[in-house]
Amino acid sequence: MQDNLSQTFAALADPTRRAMLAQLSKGEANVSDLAKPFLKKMSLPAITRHVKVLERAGLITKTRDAQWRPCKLRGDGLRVAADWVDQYRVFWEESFDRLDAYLKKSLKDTKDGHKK
Amino acid sequence: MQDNLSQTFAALADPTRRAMLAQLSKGEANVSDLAKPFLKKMSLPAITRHVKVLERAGLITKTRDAQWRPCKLRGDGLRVAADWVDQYRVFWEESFDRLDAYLKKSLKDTKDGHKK
DNA sequence: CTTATACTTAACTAACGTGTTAATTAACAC
DNA sequence: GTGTTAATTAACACGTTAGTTAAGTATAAG
Repeated sequence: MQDNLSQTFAALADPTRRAMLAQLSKGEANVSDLAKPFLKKMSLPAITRHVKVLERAGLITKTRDAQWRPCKLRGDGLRVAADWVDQYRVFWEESFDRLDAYLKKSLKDTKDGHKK
Repeated sequence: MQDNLSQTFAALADPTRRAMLAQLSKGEANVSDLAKPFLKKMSLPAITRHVKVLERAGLITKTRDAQWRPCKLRGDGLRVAADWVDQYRVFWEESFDRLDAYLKKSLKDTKDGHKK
């Protein structure tokens, strides 16, 4: 089996599953609730599988209530992914840093210029 | 073909590819440089594929220099993933919020208690 | 006890991902 | 030209993923 991070990213690499997380971010939902937006596109067993992928990746928890299976977004599930990605934040903020550095430098140059 | 976000997450769902990004975060590298840590585990064509996955996901750029193919981490590539994940930040910071709320409440209760 | 609802499991298929080896292209060096 | 280095492409194998339909389980409701 794969490491947790790979499992998490793999679970996120599917629009259906991301939509399910989006729905769960608005509150608890049963499997059939999660299925509803997709039943024209795919069958219930397909939904069951998607839910299981999210569960195994630690992104949701599924409990029991009579014949229903209420699912909840798991707060810390996305954290490993977020933490990994955050390591690279500097690389997409780099251009701003450069702009920032440029602005500071040119401001300083201007001041120096005026001083002299 | 898949949407960009799915492609990005799928590209990240592999430890080899994540290691390549880690290496590229320390500076530009040719395909053979990227291959080096893995040549005991897999062949060069396998590396070529991984590099292509990263490229197609927009996570790196590959250029030409004679017979070498220098690769660079693409700053904004991870941004789509980071932005998506950040939507959910509140859910893993929730527990802190709750702690925060609890502390505020108990502080207030204590004060009220003393008042009465 | 029967039926309905909610969901899962089983069995199967098609597509995809990831690896292999062998052959190929491209640029350089002699 | 010949040979070497760097990387890719082709053809194939194999496991995994994602979907299907049909059957099964479990709880509730009449």
